[in-house]
Amino acid sequence: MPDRPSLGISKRKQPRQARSSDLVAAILEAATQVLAEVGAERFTTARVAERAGVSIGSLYQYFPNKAAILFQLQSDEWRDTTALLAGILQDRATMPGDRLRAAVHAFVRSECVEAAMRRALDAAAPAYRDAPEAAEPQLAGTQAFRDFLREALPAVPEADLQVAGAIIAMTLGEVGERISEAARTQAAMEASAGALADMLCAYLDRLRSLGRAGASS
Amino acid sequence: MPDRPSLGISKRKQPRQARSSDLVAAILEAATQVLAEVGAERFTTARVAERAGVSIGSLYQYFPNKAAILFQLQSDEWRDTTALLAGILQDRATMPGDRLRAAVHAFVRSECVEAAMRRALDAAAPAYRDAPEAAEPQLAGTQAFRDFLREALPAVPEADLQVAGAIIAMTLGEVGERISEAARTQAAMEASAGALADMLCAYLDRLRSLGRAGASS
Amino acid sequence: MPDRPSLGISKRKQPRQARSSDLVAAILEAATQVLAEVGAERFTTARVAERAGVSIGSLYQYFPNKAAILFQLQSDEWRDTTALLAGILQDRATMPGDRLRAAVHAFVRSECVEAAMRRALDAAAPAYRDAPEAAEPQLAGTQAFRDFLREALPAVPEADLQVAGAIIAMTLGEVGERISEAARTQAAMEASAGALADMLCAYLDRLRSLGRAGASS
Amino acid sequence: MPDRPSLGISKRKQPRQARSSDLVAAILEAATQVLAEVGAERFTTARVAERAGVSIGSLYQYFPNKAAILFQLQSDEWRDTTALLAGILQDRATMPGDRLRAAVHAFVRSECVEAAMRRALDAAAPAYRDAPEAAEPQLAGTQAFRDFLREALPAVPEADLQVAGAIIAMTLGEVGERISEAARTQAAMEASAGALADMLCAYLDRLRSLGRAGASS
DNA sequence: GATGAATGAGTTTTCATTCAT
DNA sequence: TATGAATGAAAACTCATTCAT
Repeated sequence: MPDRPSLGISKRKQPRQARSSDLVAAILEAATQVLAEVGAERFTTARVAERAGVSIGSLYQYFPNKAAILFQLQSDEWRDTTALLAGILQDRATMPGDRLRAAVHAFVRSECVEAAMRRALDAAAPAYRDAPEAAEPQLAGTQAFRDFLREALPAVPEADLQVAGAIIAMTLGEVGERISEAARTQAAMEASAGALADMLCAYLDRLRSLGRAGASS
Repeated sequence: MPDRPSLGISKRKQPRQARSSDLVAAILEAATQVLAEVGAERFTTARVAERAGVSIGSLYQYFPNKAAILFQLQSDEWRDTTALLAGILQDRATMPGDRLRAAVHAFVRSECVEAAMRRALDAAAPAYRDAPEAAEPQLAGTQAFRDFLREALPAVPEADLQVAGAIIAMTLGEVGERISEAARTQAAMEASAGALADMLCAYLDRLRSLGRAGASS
Repeated sequence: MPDRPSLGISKRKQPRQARSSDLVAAILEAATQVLAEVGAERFTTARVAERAGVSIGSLYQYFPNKAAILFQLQSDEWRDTTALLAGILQDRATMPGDRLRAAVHAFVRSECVEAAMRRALDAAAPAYRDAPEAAEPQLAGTQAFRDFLREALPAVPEADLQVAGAIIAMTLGEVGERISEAARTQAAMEASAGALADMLCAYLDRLRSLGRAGASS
Repeated sequence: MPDRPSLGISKRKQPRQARSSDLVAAILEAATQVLAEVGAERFTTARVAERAGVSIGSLYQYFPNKAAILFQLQSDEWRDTTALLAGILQDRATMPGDRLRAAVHAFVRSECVEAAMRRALDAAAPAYRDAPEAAEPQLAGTQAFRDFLREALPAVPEADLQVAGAIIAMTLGEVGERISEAARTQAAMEASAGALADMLCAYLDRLRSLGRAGASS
């Protein structure tokens, strides 16, 4: 069974020494390139090791299996994206609707930059999706939206915010990605992103007026 | 797959006789089961043939390669889903918002039924995604939404409807799928679906009021 | 063992009716085309049948296996070539050396015309080479040369003629084929053919003078 | 083969360590045996690996595909044969005609030793013939003959030597091989080889007298 | 720790041939 | 006699992972 990652996905060892960190970084960098160049289908540990200038044995010293590499890549992506969005959504100097709109555009643009890699990572998802660790990052993404909603819609009950935050996060994530994949021109992309922002803002306003009305159906 | 689906994906032979149709149906049925049971990663033509009680040779007499089987499965799914949604969205006896809401719930529920298979199909997407035939079905899905919007929002300019229709279709498709995958309880699923419907309806109303106002920015 | 022709190669049935002859002819014609178009490696009975507009079952009614088709093709080729050469070599109005020279050029040119097919047939040779019938045609080819030598070199003992005839036939056949394959320009081909003819003529003259001298060692 | 030797033929990895060289040697040795025993048609990488007592994976670590193994075998053959002939042809202590005669006999005898393998290699030729690397060895073979002619026939213009050298090389190669395949007895073989030598020597003399005459048409 | 050779099960796909209709 | 669906053994090649050095 060459394919089934029999065990977990978490890093095999915490690299403490500078040397090791470099190695891990080199491997991840190489993995990114390999993914972008040959696609998920032909993404192999051997190719990654070679590209990283590292022996295959060393690679397996820092990552327990192929899935772990992909998972790490995906995690890092999520971490960056989450930080990006959280930064925008926390900016109280701006009106909530505008923040949301800005977040949409920022996200779509950032997806666009690495569209090829994203697509490849998605294609590779089955390899790491089933690991328990994979559940976490997305929640982190959701958290930023919950915080945002809690501040923007103080009158709405927490339970509703949970659900709404999740929906908004999902929508931005999934649709934003699809837009960045599908758009052929810069203008088309901006138009789609604008429409997506419109939708999310309309939802935000609706939630606000519902919350204000006091009902929480 | 030694990886390169050499050529096209379209059916190798049009089954005319009852016998052949049965075979094709058996293969597709088996493919569905295999996908659900072992996942996309371990979905192999051999397993499908065995499960279908058919020789591997026969399988290849009707499908030129593995991708073609998956593509057929996906196409059938899309056809059914599109019909389901179009049926709901075209029901002029019901108010547009309610239709949209009904569509959301119907879609999420239908996804739920075959969640495992959907997930597997998505995972298998890279295998057929690049085939030209794969582009069509999704456009067809979008079409139903455009028609719906055109009727529900007669005052909105066509260009805007195009974009909005695409966004709504994407959102329903992607987020609906995610909801059906993620929900752990029936109630959680209904709650998420309700929120998704809220969002789409809010967007619909917003489009309507904007359209009425005459501005289309 | 799909590949090993378990039996012989000879035609399964002698087609008496016009219908059958047409079929056989159609199959051979189709085989020629398939060989030329897809090469020996991808030359399959299915392709031949399809190209001939004949069912695979019918094909197997007239040819016991794939090798038989190839063998037939090769035999026909040899028959034609032999006739061509024999015609030239028997022309007593022309001097022997000139006849030999003419034969060389005629052969090389004829090989050139169907170089692709010849090459494919050679590549396919292993499939039929082991059949006993395959031995015959080449001997027939040799016969023409023996007759020619016997007339041109009446003083040379029969035993020597046998050997010399075989060598000349082989040389013309093998080297002529190689020339037609290798030559990139018409001029290069003619030059090589000329040199080949020179060699054969030199040998003819040598045989003649040796024969005349009476010694045959 | 699923039939398309995807890419090149050159060695995948230069074996540096003794261990690797042994492996490569074992594989080539096994390949020779397999070829001789089961023939080109049933020559498979799996059989070679098994015979070599090596895993199929290891085989593919040193040879990129089946054709590469066959090509290597052929190359080695050519290298040896070329060296053999060059050694004989360069021996200035012997008269040119005698050298040529000796070369013929040496070649035919050496072919005879490995007739089965030669035959199999020829049958396998289509698998590697199209690779660019395959072109070289034969030229090398020709070179020895050109050098020989240049020394033996100093009066003949270079252009003519080129053509004549190629023809002689081809004739020796092709006809010599055919003789070694066809001959049933040692005596028959020697007789044929003698005749072949006669022919080549007659050609050599003819070239010499033509060259001396000063005309080069 | 680092290396990279070795493993071998697993995958897709082809194709000669048969035989029920 | 003709058909063409069905068969399934075989083949080439890949790749995650291990482990002796």
